[in-house]
Amino acid sequence: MPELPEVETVRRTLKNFIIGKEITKITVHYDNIITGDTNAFVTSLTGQTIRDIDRVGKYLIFILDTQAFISHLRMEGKYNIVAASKPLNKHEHLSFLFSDGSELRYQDTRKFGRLELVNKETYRHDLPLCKLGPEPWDADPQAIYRKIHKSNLPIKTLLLDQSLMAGIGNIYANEICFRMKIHPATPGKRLSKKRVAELIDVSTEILTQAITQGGTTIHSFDANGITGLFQVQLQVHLQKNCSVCNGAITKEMVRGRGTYYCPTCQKKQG
DNA sequence: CTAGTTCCCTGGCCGC
DNA sequence: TGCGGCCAGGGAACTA
Repeated sequence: MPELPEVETVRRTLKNFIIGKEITKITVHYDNIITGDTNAFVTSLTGQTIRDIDRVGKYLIFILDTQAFISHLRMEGKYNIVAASKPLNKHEHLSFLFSDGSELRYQDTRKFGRLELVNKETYRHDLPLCKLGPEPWDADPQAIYRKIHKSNLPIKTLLLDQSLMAGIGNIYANEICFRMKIHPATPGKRLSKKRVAELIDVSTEILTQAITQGGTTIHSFDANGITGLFQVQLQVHLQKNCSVCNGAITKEMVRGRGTYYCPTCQKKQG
């Protein structure tokens, strides 16, 4: 699933292909992919030119002449850029036809992703983006500590809370806990101020590094379109053996989410 | 206010 | 081989 680094890679890749293109027609093949009124979405954006693509947390924001819309890829959302003549595949739910004959298509096997028209001037302060916390590099250790130092929720669950910090999903939450040498089920209140500061540093480092690695694919597509997925060196997620002690990695559910950790290296304490 | 639950979807997997 | 059942998973909406 795309998390902040993958979404950032999609943003950069997409910018190379669609900035300056004028939308001449929008076709919605699956109505529920649009939050809000589909007709308003189509009529507001038709005739507009794409000027920029922004990102906040895992959201992409497409900026046009006088309009803007947000796109959340959720689990399997991706973008394809194809010739308009190419037959629609069964998971392409939305098509933006450009005046040059190319087409941007939103594809999503599980139909979990959503697009929504937003106010171009105020979207950062409106729902749903206003609910997002800072990205790790903007996070204030004091503020984060204040929010979690009484919480019984597992640290991994807190990492997934987008209102605390934005951009971290299941994969990177596992990786961050591993790098912190902390058991994912450790209650938030067990972390000292120092450990919270470290948590922010590690989160920043892991996401930044992943973006850098994604940078190598920026000018290309993979076979499945622009997904932002690339070879990230994962240390625990989906791994069989610990890269540090070589012991077996444990997989268990933490608050309903598949969680990988090394029982030897990751202890249940701050 | 915080925490817990349900729902959205479909491909892939399991068991028979 | 085919089919039914189950399940992951981000975030919104809802309930306790």
